[in-house]
Amino acid sequence: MATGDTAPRPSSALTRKGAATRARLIQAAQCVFSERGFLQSKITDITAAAGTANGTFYTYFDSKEQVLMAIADEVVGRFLGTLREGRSTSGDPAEVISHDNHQYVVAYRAHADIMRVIEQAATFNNEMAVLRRSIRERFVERAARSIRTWQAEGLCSADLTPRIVAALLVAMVDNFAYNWLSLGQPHPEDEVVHAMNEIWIRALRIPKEARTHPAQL
Amino acid sequence: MATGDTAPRPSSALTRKGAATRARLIQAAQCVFSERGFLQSKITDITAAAGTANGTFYTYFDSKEQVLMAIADEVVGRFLGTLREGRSTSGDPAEVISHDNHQYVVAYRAHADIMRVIEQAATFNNEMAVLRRSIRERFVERAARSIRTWQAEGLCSADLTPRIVAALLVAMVDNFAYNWLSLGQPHPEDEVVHAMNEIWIRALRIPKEARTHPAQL
Amino acid sequence: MATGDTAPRPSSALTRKGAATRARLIQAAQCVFSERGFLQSKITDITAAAGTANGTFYTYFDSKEQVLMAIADEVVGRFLGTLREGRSTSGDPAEVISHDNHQYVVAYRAHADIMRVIEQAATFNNEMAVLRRSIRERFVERAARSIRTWQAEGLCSADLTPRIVAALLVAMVDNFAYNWLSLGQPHPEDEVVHAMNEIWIRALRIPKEARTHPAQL
Amino acid sequence: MATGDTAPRPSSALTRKGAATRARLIQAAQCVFSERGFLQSKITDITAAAGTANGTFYTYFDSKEQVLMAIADEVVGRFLGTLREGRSTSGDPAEVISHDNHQYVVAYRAHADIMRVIEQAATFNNEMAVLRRSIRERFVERAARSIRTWQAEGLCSADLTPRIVAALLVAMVDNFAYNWLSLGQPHPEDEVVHAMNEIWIRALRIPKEARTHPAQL
DNA sequence: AATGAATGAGTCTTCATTCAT
DNA sequence: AATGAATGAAGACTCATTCAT
Repeated sequence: MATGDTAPRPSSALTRKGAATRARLIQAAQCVFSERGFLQSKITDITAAAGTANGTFYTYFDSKEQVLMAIADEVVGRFLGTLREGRSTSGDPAEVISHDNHQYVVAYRAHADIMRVIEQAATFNNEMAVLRRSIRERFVERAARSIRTWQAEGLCSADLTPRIVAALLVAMVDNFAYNWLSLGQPHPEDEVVHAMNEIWIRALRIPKEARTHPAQL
Repeated sequence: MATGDTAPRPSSALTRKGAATRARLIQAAQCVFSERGFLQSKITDITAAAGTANGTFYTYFDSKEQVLMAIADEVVGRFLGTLREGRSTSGDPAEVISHDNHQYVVAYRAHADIMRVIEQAATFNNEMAVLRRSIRERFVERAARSIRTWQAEGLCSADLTPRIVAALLVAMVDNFAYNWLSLGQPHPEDEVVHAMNEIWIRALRIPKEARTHPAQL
Repeated sequence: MATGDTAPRPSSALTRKGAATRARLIQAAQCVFSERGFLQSKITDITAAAGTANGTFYTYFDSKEQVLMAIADEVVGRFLGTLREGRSTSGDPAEVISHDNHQYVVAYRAHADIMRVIEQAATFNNEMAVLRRSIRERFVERAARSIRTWQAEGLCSADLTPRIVAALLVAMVDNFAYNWLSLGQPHPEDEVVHAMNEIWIRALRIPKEARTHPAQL
Repeated sequence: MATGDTAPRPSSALTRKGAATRARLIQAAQCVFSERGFLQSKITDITAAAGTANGTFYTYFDSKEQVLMAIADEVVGRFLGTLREGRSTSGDPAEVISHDNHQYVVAYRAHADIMRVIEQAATFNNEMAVLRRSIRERFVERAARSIRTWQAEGLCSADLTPRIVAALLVAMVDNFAYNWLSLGQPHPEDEVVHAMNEIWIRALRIPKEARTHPAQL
């Protein structure tokens, strides 16, 4: 799951105390980053928030970038975890879409602050850009796979390239979530999720009636 | 058009020479920003590229942010101009959508580099965030207006809130363009634009046959 | 003459004022280094001594090492200049030796403080080690050349390899000067220089009587 | 022999285990110092090499300087020991000189790496400078004593001050050895040692024939 | 207007040394 | 004795911005 090297600096395993301090620093960094953004955060802000001395930061991380990678890796893991947990078991495409979009919004909301930080860091840090891209790629991949299956089974229109529709629809969901949840643009949740679902369903021409049964598209 | 205060520092009008120097600085800044991003660019990079002395920068701009605002304003103006020029005169929704999406892609591609810079600056500079939001807002507004009209005329489905579908579809187009054209993810243009159009058309349930004539949606 | 790259950071030529500031910084660095050694000197010590702001240092130099290189290059130049100026015109080996040793001591004394600094820096900085070695190498080379000539002309013993005797005798003079003049070990100048000369003369078996005339060695 | 305070920190005697740990640390420090020099060596490099925890270092030493003093004391002891062991019993000055020079080279070669470290530390640490000076002083003293004896016995020229010739000749041997063996400048051993001996012998005008018997100098 | 030197606040980063366990 | 986490003083370096000419 992890993309960056999040291993602690000391090569030996951490003691219980060390692990606790490291965790405190990560926690503090997450707070500080969320509050003022990555760029505006100083190492001393983090150590102050963690209640450690300045230099302690460097016992566990090489740089601000590295601690963000550690956080991001963890967040991505939790994010994906949230999605997996709530995986729809139904084979009904409309239900799958509705379910996934809802889960996506729920998961995003839980990490909206740190996603904003990752988004910022991705604009100037290559490692972070790679991570950011990989998150999205994962969703595109998954959506494309579903679409390919549905097309094969005649459950949806087959006239659009799966990879491309998937990329477009994921861009929509992901970026809308960013503007809405990370940047705080107000939108009514119910309507938004409904519209999202409908756009997916219509784009893929998933038939309304008896969606688990093939229809003439 | 302008969002930030882009007036030159001296309140008096610029001499011809002064205007030329200012233009050279803007030009240079745009190059430098495009190449290494806003954060990585130093004032001296800009003045070196413009062939002026270090301090000359401050004869025309108050800060690095301000020169970016000047550039961004100009770019936004050209961006919107490009779209307006190519405005579809047809009333056929499908044609309008197809036309607008194509124009959008063309316009975005022309400013992809600087859009990446604006995107970066928007993550930490409020003025830039406001500008960035305003660009998108303009498109959402316009799309929502079209949709509202089409709905009123029975040219498209009326079951989704215009503002929300518009926001979602614009998020899709805008963010996909960013990833594709600003960040360089490869995609086949024809297919992408086709899929984009189809998603809009299907999302809005614009009937294929006789699109200028109302149909039962 | 110069070994390191002592060009000022700004690629353009310095203005009169800039050159003055740079000179002041070099002057100050030389004082500070001489007083407390290279390692114990902080950049702020130098700028304080030069009466400039902290950052001004970096307008002219990249690092403490670089300013030392600039100083060292200059010192080496002056050092070699001093020796050249006072070059013995006589062909008499004893006279040449006596003259050169005297000049060497005079030149060394003039730069004893900075030589101590160079000696220190050469123990951990490779560039400086190279410079330090190159100074000595120059003297060894010169001495070896003289010896070779004298041997060919029968003016001195030919049973020792010129390069090796030269290296040994230069090590003696150079290192004794370091201990005496740089580290401050007290020695009576007259006696020391006399003994130095005698050791060279005897080592090379230069005949006392009629030294410009070949003798049976 | 010891110059610095090399007593272990706890005043009580060391346990067997403690002594072993201390020895391991000294051994490790010597390796690390030799490899990267005193300044570039971190305490953690030493403890890592010794296979102990960071803090253990301070159970046995007060500082990085102190462990070097301990090493230097030991090295100086071994150095002098090597020389003493191989002491020439002959009274023949030429033989004594040749023997001593050879022994000196052998002894120096055995400690060339750590001598380089001591040389470095002596440039900024007073204790180390004192130690370094004391080593040389010992040799100068010894050489001066021999010379004085030989002069008194008519075995060598009496026109140069023993202390001064000794200081010069020791500077030659010592510094040449440093450049050759510590800094790695290549030289052919046989020729070098031969030339060294000859310089001493000629400088002191030790007669070739029947050197144990007084001659007219 | 233009120049380019001067400024100095702001941060990062290192690592010898201490300390609680 | 040993451990290894914690400390924090110390100093380097950057670069947007100001200023004297």
